Amino acid sequence: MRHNGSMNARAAITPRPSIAITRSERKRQTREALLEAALELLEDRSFGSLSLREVARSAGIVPTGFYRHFDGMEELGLALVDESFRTLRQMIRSARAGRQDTTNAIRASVAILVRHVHEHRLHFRFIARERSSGVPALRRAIHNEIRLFSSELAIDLARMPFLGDWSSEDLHMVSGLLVDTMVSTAEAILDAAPDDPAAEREIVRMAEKRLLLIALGVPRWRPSTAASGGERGERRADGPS
Amino acid sequence: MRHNGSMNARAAITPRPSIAITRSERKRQTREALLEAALELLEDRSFGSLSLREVARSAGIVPTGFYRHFDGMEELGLALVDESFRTLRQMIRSARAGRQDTTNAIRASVAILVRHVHEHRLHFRFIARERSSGVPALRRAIHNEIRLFSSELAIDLARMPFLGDWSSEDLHMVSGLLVDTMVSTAEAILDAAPDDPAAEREIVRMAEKRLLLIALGVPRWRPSTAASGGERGERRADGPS
DNA sequence: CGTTTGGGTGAACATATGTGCACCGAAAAT
DNA sequence: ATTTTCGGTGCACATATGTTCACCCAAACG
Repeated sequence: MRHNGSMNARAAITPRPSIAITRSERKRQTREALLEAALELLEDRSFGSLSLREVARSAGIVPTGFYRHFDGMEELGLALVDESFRTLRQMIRSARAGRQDTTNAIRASVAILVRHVHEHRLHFRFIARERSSGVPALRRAIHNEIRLFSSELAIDLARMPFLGDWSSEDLHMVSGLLVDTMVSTAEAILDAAPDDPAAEREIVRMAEKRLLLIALGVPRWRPSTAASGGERGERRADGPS
Repeated sequence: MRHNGSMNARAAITPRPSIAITRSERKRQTREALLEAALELLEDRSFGSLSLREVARSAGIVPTGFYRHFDGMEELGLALVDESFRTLRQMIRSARAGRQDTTNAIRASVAILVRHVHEHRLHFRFIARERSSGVPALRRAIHNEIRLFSSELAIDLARMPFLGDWSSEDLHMVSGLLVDTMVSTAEAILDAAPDDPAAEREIVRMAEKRLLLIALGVPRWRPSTAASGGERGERRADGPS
């Protein structure tokens, strides 16, 4: 048997018949139960190895009931992507708030990342897992969202005075590097023992250092002229020999 | 049905009864057929959603025959990790050969990465996929191997003259950053249309820029004293304000 | 009130899976 | 030449899956 996890089904709707609730509200609840059931089942499996029956069961409804909410697992998956990135966008908004010197901006950003990873562990785990693995539709959706993040970051960066003369390509390069670093930091946190604050502090320290190293490179960057093209081969060997 | 791919089974052993071959050799061939069948089935699925029967079928043997080679899918997966990293280590060896200035070292490293991704596409895809997703045993095995890479890179870096006074922690920080950047570059290449050389050149350009940016930061890094500890909060805001 | 709507049910289907068992036949060992 | 070894086979079983269909019944609506 491939799926041998615990089989306890949890009621979809908390038995609170005290006040009658609207029908659409009840539907929303069950839908939510399905989404959360799926998220929790993904602790040590990939979405691709998740069965419709399993999700329905653990959400407390019968398999056929599933189709009242989604017309298949893939649609459920896309809904999860949506839900996850909604909370992620919320995080970005917080991160955009702070306006400080580089060092503190780095610290603040990493701190926000860490906090949100803890607050939305399941969502982060889901996107970290499905980002590169499994169902193509999900992978694509997630990559699009991440590229969107990176682009928004690039726009933010463009507003910074000391980056005014950078080509948009170079800006996207930095934002991509920063986003990837954040992603791998988030993955590291998710993989760390959830109750080992020392390991996590270590991850945070490293992440901050990485970002600082990148920031240190920025002032030495020779912005390429916006005319991107085949100007390969003559970038000055600027670094250490 | 969840698995609806093409069901054509491919004979495990090319029918070449001309010369009698040793039994163990024949076993090796079937084992190899199983591994490769699995690798190819992973084009758009994760290892966790791969069934023993499917692999056996597509390797050209009967399900129960599978157990003559592995005692379950997990062992197959670990064998794949081994196989994949054997070729990866070979790549590292090539990369270690070049000794040049920073810019050319970057270009050479990226070029080697790209070449090996193409030459061992299936292996790279496998580890990129299973790196963060799916079966815990595989994830752990892969992470260990990657950490090992990172550590070896750190040792190499330590030998460079201009990094002589860096703490080992900082060296690991850089090597980690470099490895992560390479990993995400490899993932980008795998995701790009396999027959779109323009997109790939773009990825390569970006990767080179990322690495150069990092290299530019290196000379400005203030090496932390080996006494790591709670010296938080007084790193000079060195970058752009 | 009566009627319609729609979330949830249960049985049923064809098909898939992991794994145990007895068996075969040729290579390997004696 | 006889026996042993061992990949590979075929069958069987219990169990899982996706999806259909006809229902049920309380909320929503007229």
